[in-house]
Amino acid sequence: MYVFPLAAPEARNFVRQTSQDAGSVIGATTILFHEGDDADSLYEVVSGVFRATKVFSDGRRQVVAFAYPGDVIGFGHGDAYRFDCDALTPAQVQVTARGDLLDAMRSRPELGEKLINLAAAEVASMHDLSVLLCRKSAMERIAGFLLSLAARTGKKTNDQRVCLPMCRADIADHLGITIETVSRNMTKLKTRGIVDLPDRGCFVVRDLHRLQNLADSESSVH
Amino acid sequence: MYVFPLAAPEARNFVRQTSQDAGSVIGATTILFHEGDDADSLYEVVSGVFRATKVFSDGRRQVVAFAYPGDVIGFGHGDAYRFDCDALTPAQVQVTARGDLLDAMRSRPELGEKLINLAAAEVASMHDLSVLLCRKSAMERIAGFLLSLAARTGKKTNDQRVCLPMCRADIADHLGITIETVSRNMTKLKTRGIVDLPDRGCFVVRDLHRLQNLADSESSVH
DNA sequence: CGTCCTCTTGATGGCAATCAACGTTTGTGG
DNA sequence: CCACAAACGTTGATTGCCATCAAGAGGACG
Repeated sequence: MYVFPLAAPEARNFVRQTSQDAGSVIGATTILFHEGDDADSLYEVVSGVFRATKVFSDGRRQVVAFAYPGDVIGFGHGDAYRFDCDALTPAQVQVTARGDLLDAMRSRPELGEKLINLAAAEVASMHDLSVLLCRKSAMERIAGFLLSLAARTGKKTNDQRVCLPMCRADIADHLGITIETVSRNMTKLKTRGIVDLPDRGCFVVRDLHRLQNLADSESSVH
Repeated sequence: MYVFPLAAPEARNFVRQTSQDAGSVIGATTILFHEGDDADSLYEVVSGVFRATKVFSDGRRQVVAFAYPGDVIGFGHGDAYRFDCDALTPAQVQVTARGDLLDAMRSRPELGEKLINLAAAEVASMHDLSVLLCRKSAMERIAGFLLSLAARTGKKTNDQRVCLPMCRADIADHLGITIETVSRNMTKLKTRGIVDLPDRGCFVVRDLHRLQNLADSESSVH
């Protein structure tokens, strides 16, 4: 994924320590970089939401990840970025030159250790994601996705409005299902009173417990 | 996956540089470690094939990876191993204490950089795997799996006998399909003259080109 | 020879993709 | 302000792939 999650404070601190300037505001749909561009910078999301997309030769897309404030984008791509990245909302990023990161690592080896642990955690989460994508039903994927969005934006109780800045196609291409299946299952969740869909662009969890049951059923990791 | 592929010579050299002793021969079905055990060692596979398995609370298994000679098992698990690992064949491994690795990294920071790049490559391959598991049909998965086995054992041309040390259930649990589906598609490959199945325990690629087409169709990465 | 295990083959059903149509919102230009 | 188009979202009908259920074939081994 190359996007370190909020749960990784080391990455955040590390990048902050070596950052050169504060971010300036950029508009929605701004493209951070394309696949194939020189991977010369790291970006920490300060505000807004970004989308990392990989396009295949047959035209299909895989939305690799959505990046929220605190996430770091661009680590570990090698010489060239391996996916496209653009902003879904107006946003701010903090940029770090890749060379600065390598220099810092040379002078402070313990940072290297931390980053390796981070990378290991990232591999672990990717592993979980593979299992999820491989084994879960459409409903389980959607329930899990909504829960992860709520958790990432700090809305961990019932009846809180959660922003849903990505369109159905983005969700579908992220979860490996079709937009119709996303729509049908969202409707089903609404009908059952588990979530509310007041507007396009947001949702409200009405029954956190049942949503969690849907996300976990059949494939809970022990 | 936590299993570095053959294509990562740095990992191999790195572990060799810090290894304490050569491996001794162990038998098939020997258990290297269980999920939850203290992750105090790295293992480089010298000979034989290992299987990394994760068991879920509902009894289902995910075969995380198969490890071939040159692969390194146990990197990045944190304090405890996150899956079970056992030998499918008689095997030899080379063991490195985890502490030795950290010490070496402190004294030689450039190793840390290499390991980070390795981890990044691992994340990249996990990403590809996710897409594969998420998007590919059963036939595409099986074709891709057979090709990867052939490539990993250096059999990259037609009519070479490739060892298939894992049973159908292992293949099924690795690819996220059922043993019946594995069997049906293997039979179909044989019927079409694309592979031969002379014995249980091996296969022969008869038409590499068509097998590659099957593996890539519909979702080739550009 | 019988038991166990792996693998294969057949029949059926369910879930999600696909194809298709319609409703809703947003944006644009007359 | 309205007319229209384009994008997004929802809903319905049908199809196809694969899981599931079931049974049989082929070895391995006592």
